[in-house]
Amino acid sequence: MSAVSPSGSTIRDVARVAGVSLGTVSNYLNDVKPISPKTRVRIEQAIENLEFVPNRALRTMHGGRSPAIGFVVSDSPDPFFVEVARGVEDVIRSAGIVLVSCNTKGKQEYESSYVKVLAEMRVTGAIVMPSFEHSDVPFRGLRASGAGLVVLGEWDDDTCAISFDDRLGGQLAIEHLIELGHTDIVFLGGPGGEHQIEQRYLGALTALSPFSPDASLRRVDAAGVTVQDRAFLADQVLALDPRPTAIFAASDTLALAVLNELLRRDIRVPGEMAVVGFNNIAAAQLAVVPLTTVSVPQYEMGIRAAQLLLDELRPGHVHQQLLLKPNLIVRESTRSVATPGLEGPTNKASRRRPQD
Amino acid sequence: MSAVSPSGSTIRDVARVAGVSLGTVSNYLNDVKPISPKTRVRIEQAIENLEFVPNRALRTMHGGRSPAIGFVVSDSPDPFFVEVARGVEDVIRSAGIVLVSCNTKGKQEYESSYVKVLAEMRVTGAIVMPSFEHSDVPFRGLRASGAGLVVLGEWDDDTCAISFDDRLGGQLAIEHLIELGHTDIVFLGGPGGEHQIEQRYLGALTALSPFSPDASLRRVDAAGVTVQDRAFLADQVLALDPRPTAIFAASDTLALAVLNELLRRDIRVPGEMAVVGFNNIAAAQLAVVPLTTVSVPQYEMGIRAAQLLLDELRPGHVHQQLLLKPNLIVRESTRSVATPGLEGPTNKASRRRPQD
DNA sequence: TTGAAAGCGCTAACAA
DNA sequence: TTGTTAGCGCTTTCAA
Repeated sequence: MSAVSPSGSTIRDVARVAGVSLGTVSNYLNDVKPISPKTRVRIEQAIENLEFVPNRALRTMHGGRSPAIGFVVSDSPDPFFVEVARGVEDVIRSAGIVLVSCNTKGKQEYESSYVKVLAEMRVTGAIVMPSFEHSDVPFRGLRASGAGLVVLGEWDDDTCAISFDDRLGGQLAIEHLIELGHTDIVFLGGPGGEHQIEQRYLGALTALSPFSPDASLRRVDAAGVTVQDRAFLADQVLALDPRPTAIFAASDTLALAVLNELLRRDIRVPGEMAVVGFNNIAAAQLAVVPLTTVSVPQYEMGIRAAQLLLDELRPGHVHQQLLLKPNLIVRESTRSVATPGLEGPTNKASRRRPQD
Repeated sequence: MSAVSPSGSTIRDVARVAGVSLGTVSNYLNDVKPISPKTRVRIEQAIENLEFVPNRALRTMHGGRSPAIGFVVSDSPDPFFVEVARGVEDVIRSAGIVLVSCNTKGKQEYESSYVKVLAEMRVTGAIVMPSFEHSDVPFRGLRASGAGLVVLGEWDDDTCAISFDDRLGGQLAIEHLIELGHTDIVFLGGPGGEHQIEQRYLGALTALSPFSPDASLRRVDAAGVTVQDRAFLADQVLALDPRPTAIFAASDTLALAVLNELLRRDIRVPGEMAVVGFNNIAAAQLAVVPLTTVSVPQYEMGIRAAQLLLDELRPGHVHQQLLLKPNLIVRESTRSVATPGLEGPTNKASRRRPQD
């Protein structure tokens, strides 16, 4: 078979076939004025026969916007943005708006070029998670094009922004570990989402400072999450002297990788090593030893971001900055519990202690 | 702060400020005719000063397309589409094209409305994974709008289609289990991606038929992948009489959920129960007992689909149907191996046997 | 309720 | 190399 057919018919064709005027068809399409039933039927038949598809893109000419919003984020080891995107989509779907997802892969040049294309497409707006501590220059074009903008992360006051308190998240994780008596803790960082990781690290340090120098936080950074990476990571952690009794990982993916590696080496979790993750991905609670983690309300971030963006288009809109709070979810990887609801009274993998 | 600013300046403004004609600015923007250095500079300054952003959406008027392609898929328990999308994006990025991702959530109405919006946006093309065995009616609009179309899945000959041999995948999995001596096997199906799951099931049956009635394939369907779901699932599997010695799950997420639950119950994998998954997601090899699975070349599917789509736009294009083949990846969840590269000589979780 | 006509921002053909 | 001009498909007055 051959290539796609040429562009098809226009509103003018429809008008001609239906025997009405151009403006009437336009009115019909936009449902903006009453149409007599007879005319309506004739127009609909004409549209049917001609396989006419209105060109929405042209609305942008008369001040309208493309029925799309951009979503510009970077990959990270956790499928963070998937959940956020789901939230965004759930809000905008009812408005007939569609999601343009742009993965910057952490490259600034990708980010700028995506933002540029979005502006030129005249999208309704964009939700951007900047990978860098850069100026707002890349967003100027978006603004100038008339698009709305919501930044995911901290930003200045004349922009809508939704951020998450990564720092507090780090604090909660460490406070939990300290409460359990851990003082030798190792922080697992990298790769991806550098800014967030640093915030989590800073939060961890903050939580530890009242106890220093009695408590210590050492740090190891992962190169990736392959089998080799995690084996190397475990080697590094276990080689630390004195050996830490707890791990705080900057992402669940990382935490689970290490957790599984520890179990493979017959190291008891949490008995010999407690593990805390970050993000509360679905796999966290499904792990062999369910993972204690700091939950990030990803879906809610998506919902809020989309709502803010739609609000930007309304007259009288006032920019808002939201700061969402973390939530510690305690599971077996830090504190063994008897779980009456689950079958299997014994569990060698996690060596349960009596419930406290 | 207040709402977004109005739409900004036009090519006409640029021409006026730069002191050149409208057509010259257009030529500059499209890089279609030589421009004298002096004029170029003046245009660029005008663009800068006015913060002019060309309206790409209007290209669709002169037969052009929106610099976007649609990606219409449904959620499934495995983040299948994330990898496919990555492949697509990697191909189209260099062409300055952007990905519009539409999650149908398995609802036919969402699918049709997304396809409609895409057609009206005059996207360059769309990659669609139909959730249903429906006619091609929903795609008519896309075609009529002049967009390219690549279907992910089996489709008729006058469309580009990329499909994956799910059935063969099911066969490979079962053949592997039979080779290892398993005859009592249970198939784990649902939820999400119903069509693929059935194909995998059929493949499994096919592989088993030479051995029937000596071998049996029973089936259990999961309602979801929560902790409760998987516990219930494990209960069902373990209650089967005679108890199966192997599980073939229709997705890795499902397989890992059950695998972890079995380990929690101190059931040895693969000793007491072998487990095979499907898709080869990243977590499969990172499990406590690395998961044997059927790999689906998701990233490659994305690459191919995007290439086919771009090819559709070229004159003389001929529709193609590709069938990608599965690949069995054997790991410890079916066959214990000593892994010299890994530390930790013993491993209670998987009870290694000597390498065969 | 419908039609006629002007014009949106831009491209493309042609003339200069 | 640049300017002029006629549209592209559609929306939006304004009149009828």
